[in-house]
Amino acid sequence: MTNKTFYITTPIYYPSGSPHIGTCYTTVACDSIARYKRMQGYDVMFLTGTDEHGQKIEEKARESKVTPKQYVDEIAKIFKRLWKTMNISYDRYIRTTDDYHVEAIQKIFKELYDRGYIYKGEYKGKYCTPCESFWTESQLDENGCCPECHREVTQASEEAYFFKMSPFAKRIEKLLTETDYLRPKSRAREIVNNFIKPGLEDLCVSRTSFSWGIPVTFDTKHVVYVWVDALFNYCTALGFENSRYNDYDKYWPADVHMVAKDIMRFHAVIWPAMLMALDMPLPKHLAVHGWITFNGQKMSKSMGNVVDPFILSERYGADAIRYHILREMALGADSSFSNEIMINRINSDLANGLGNLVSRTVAMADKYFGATLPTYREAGEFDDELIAKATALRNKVDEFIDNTQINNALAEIFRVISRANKYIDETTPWILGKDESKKARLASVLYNLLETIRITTTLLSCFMPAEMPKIWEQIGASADDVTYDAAGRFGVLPLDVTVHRGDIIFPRIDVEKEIDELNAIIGNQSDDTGSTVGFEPEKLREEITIDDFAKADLRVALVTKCEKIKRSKKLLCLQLDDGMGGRQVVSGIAEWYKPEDLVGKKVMIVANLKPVKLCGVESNGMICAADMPDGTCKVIHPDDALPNGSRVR
RNA sequence: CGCGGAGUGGAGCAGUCCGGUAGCUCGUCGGGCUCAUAACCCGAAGGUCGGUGGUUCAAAUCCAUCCUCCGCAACCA
Repeated sequence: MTNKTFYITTPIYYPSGSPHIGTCYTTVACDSIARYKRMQGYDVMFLTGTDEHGQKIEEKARESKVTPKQYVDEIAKIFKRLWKTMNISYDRYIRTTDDYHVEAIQKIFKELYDRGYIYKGEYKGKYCTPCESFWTESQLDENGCCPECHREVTQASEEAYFFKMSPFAKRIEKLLTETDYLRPKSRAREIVNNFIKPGLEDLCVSRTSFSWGIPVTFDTKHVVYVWVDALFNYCTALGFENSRYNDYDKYWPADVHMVAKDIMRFHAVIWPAMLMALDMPLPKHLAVHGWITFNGQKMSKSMGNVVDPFILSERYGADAIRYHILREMALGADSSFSNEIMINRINSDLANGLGNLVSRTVAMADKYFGATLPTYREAGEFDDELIAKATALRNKVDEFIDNTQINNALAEIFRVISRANKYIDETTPWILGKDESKKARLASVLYNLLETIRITTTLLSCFMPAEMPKIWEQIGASADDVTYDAAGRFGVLPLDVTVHRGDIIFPRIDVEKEIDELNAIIGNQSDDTGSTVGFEPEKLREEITIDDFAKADLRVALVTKCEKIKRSKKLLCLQLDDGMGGRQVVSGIAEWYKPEDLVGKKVMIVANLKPVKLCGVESNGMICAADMPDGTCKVIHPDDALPNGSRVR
């Protein structure tokens, strides 16, 4: 007898930095579904991992003066430590540097080539010589310069292999618009408008400009670029084209790929295309979720608002964090995170709702019956509704899980918990307790409560695996009482069940005090990277001669007029008196400067820069400015006494 | 006119596809209860559903137009 299988994946994370609370969401959501499916009896394969190749890793490693392999080893450890902290029950962890993956990718690449879907061509783009990097037009910064070093780029091309996308355009459009592959489906329009309708461009799948990657076997100066390398992890981890594992036939196609919206495209378009090229079955669902935003803004390191999951779980426990992000995030939409929302949610649902229900129920059983319920019973008027709700719960949750709507599943469970709290008020067990003749009724009431707790916590154990067993201990539930099967039935606990008073499960948090402390922690963190005290300047670039420097002609100029360029968020158009008849310069500083801030001020410009058009406006030169540690930017102002046009040396 | 999302009582959201008493959670105020974690239960206040115009017997919902915010624009969940 083989069980039904269920294969669910997170993306493989790109370890160019430490994971944060957003990274957690995808993984926690997958974990919860995986646990739920296991509980239902499915043979589950839950895969996560890290995407460890690429230029960025190569650079990061060089910066830290370690080999790329040493670098990714360290990062992979951090991820694994986080997943342990968060109680992630992954079955397999793939690293794209694993031998079996490398071997398989080489075969896959060759196969795609042999089938004629990969061909050799020219990759045309902008090249930054100092950085030795190619950039696409859209990657360039606001001045049309290298996004890394902000120097000029040149038109260049390199030999590269390309994957043909166009043969699959029609099928992909159908997949997105006519099947339930994409969840939520409302995002299909976005993809079709942006990528399919304009025509799918062939995809560059190899590079020669860096070496930290999987070599192309038949052309070894190329390494496989991210698409083939990373996306196929979902198959190689099962043993596809390698002998390390032998689960491909068993688990493929995947039931759910869960991803955040920023990598939706690759999973909605490129991934199906590559599978189609190999005549492989397509995954059943792609579940796309939004970002966790912090006080309404996207989290980013430069904003200093990155929430550290390690700190949070240390303070509140992994279960509380898991619950909060799972409850808050609706499929497809962003969800806002703030310390206050999180603490309030923990208090109202977990402490006041669930924790308190357990506490008061167990306390009453203990107080009125000396912990062990008698076996006699008496039904009453409020019982039926509670029992009906508790019994029906499991099927409702099943449905939400099958539709990847974890937040709704949790809401449904807590509706029943809330109902149980109300039931206590309706049945007033403390009054029954004073009357010897009402003992049978009291026993029924408490039993019904224990049963409701048993059912809800059984279902919740997939989302909050750490704390639920403690509740089972308190309500006297054995392992057999908290199975999936038992969660669909009422009256599973023995009639003479014995409870055990224990620690409070989710203690109430003092909101104000806690927020102050959290802010202090976050404040300290951003001080580390944000203040000038802890600020670490960029590394020096390679040495140049005085002649190299002399090539750049820096001049002092006065801002005479300044206005925003409409249609652009970042650009200001400045008229300058440069002592040589004046000139117009466009600068990408509108986010930090209002036009009137600059008029009448002296600035330093690179005066012999080749003119470019930005947003259709000609720019003759560049305003000198420096970046702040927080990501903003300040213009360099020379001494006002300097005449316009004087040369900086 | 680059693409997309959002604008609903103090906060966060549902409802919009398939028009017909505006709903949920939190917060606030009042009451109840005392088994429990200052908790739990009940009740109330609070919204011209971003603006304007249109279709209709009827619009948060459909159409048009405008405003504001956010994200993306080939690789940071």
